[in-house]
Amino acid sequence: MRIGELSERTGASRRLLRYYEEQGLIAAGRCANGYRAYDEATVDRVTQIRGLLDAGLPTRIIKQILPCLSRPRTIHFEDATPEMIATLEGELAGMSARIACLTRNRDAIAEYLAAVRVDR
DNA sequence: ATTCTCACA
DNA sequence: TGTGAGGA
Repeated sequence: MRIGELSERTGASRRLLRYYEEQGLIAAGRCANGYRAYDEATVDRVTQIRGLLDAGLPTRIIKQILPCLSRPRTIHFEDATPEMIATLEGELAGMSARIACLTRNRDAIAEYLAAVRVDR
């Protein structure tokens, strides 16, 4: 499929799709006319990327861990360098911090809503 | 009609 | 990440 269809199916803009490719997050073939050509697997790939991005991970980290999160929940211990373990631990801590922050705000809003709804 | 690259108030 | 130019 070309970039337009991939964009519609993933929700990522054409601009972003080209950016992901530039960052090495997704691979695209080329048609004779120069148009990018993507395979079905790319749809899943982009969905995965968006999830990681929403979780707050930078593209450079995503590029490293994406291959470790490939389809069959198989862990690739092979390419687990000490440096990667370290960066991953840092990301894990960051994610936990963001989750804690979201939890606090979610609870605060829920509490507020509950109070407001009482007298209505 | 679609996509491509490059550049940027 | 959007927008627009200039091509194919």
